Parts: sequence; structure tokens; C-alpha cells
Amino acid sequence: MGNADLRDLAAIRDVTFADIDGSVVAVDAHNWLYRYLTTTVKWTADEVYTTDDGMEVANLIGIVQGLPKFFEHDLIPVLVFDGDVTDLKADEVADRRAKREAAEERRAAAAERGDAVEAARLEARTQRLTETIHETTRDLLRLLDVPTVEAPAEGEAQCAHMAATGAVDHAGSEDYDTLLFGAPTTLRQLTSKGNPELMDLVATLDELGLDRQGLIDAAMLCGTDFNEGIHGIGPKTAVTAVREHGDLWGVLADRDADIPNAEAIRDLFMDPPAIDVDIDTSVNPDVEAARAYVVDEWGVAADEVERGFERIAESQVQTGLDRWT
DNA sequence: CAAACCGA
DNA sequence: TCGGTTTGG
Repeated sequence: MGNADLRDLAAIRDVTFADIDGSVVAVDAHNWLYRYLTTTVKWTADEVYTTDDGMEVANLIGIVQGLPKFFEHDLIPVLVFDGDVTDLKADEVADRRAKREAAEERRAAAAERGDAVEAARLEARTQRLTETIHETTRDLLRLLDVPTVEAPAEGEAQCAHMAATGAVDHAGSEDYDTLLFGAPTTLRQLTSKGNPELMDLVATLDELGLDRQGLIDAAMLCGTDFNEGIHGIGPKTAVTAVREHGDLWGVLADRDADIPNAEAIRDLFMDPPAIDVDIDTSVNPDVEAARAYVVDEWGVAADEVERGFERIAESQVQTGLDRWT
């Protein structure tokens, strides 16, 4: 999946929250929620993140606990939702299918041994999960007045486009695809404690002595979300080879190697589907309505989200005060 | 010796 | 994501 090789290619430096004060950041919603939930949230307490009728509410808790970090640092998040998954992403699609099938097996096993409650819970997970989670996520973000964008395809590509066109100041992502998609700057580790990292496209190209096409070619040789890398080629060799042979085609010919769909993947990185957007950055959360939505409507335990809502409310007061000074 | 691979 | 192992220039 994620490509750690790209980290070795990218020019990354630590920054402080003061450096990026007031920035508008386009964050891939799916990616952010997934990372946030898997790293921060303790999945052992399963009942906390699942309501009585088996509906998962981890996304709602994740949003309430994760968003304050943006607000408290005077960052305005723009959450970008994936559109159609590119059919080139064969691996990921296969991966999802495998997970779906595994979940279905567990459901069948539960039903087999007469565990109706467990079966219903897994049923809810497998079928309604994606759509409902995306809907409740959007509902909650609307109440919190957090700007959202619907990407025509890859969320990461849309984030990169928004950063490149100046619709936002930076892309925000925990992985490195935004670099290939052309984001001039990408912020990482905004949610974790400690300083964020800033990944810089121009500095990267400068250091490597490549243009963006060259960077994409080198990355493809190492392997991306859309293709397997060439065996024996890592980040260093890839950059050297692209410089030496000019482009991807030269390197492939030299090694008598082949990457399926190489041309389409290359074009996708170079010019991915994305739309021009205009972001309203005046954010005025309706904390009470959001709390009612999460706690009353979806049955999330109040103490799971209380602190998060408090922090959101406090950061709003702070922002209000800032405006007067 | 550095780079890439691979298993945990 | 990391550290030990293998490869190869």
C-alpha cells in the first residue's frame, strides 16, 4: 500500500505550528479518519464505538476528538472526500474485496453458531458501513461548519490540485502521494503531538535534479499504489536511472522490464482528475447541534465526546478574541 | 559499503 | 515500520 520509498525521495523538514499559523489545509477525509482512528483510538473498547443496533460510530468520535487539534492551532481544515476509485487501483480494490469477503465469512460463522447479535453487528459493518459512515461524517462536518469538497476521483489528487491552484495553502496528508500529484507543499503529522513536517515539491525536485515527470517516473520504478515496482530498484537507483536514461521508458527499455498500464498511471499522476473550488474559510461551528447529533441522534456516550466539543467551543472563543486584537 | 529485500 | 539479511557494484 503506502509507499515508504517516496519518503526517502522527498525533501521534508520540520516546521512549527507558529510557522503555519492560519493556514488552510486540504485533508483527504478518508485517509485522515482512517489514520486517526487506527493510531489514536483504542479498538479494544469495541462497544464504545458501536451503538446498540450495531452501527459503528467511530468516525463521529474520531472527528470530534481530532478536529480540535486543527482549530487550536489556528488551522482551517478542508476535508476532501474521494469520488470514483480509479480502476487502475487494482490492488486496493482487491484488498477491499478480500476484507469484505473475510467479514462476510465471520458474519456467516456467527449466524451458523446462532449468535444473532454478533451476526447483525457484522452485517451492519459489511453492508451499511461505508455509505452510512460517509453520510454521518458529512452531516457532522456540516454542523461544525467545516468546509468539505467532493473529489471527482482520488482525494489526494484533489488536495494536491487545491494546493497547486491556491485554493488552500497546503495539502495535508500522512502519506506521500500528494507530492506526485503536484502539491507544492504538504503538511504531515498535524494530528499527532510534536512538530508537523512540511514536504516541499520544489525542494524535492531541486535536490534530486529531476522535473516532476522525472519524479513520477522514479516513484513508479519503486512502486506506487497503482503499480508494483521493478525488482532491484529502490529510491536511489530509481533516481539515478531516470537521470541516466531520461525517462521511465528509457529505464524500462534498458532493463528489459515492463510496468502494466504504465502510460495511464504516469498520466494519472501528472494530470489527475480534480476540480477547481472556492473555499469559504469562515468557520462557525454549531457545537450544540453537533453534540445533539452525535449523542442524541446516534447514541454515542456523552463522555466520549464531551472534551472534544469543549475544546472546539474554546478554540472558537479564542479565535473570536483574536479577531479583536 | 550502500542499497534493496523481507519477515516479524 | 523496523532491523536483520542478502545483494551487488
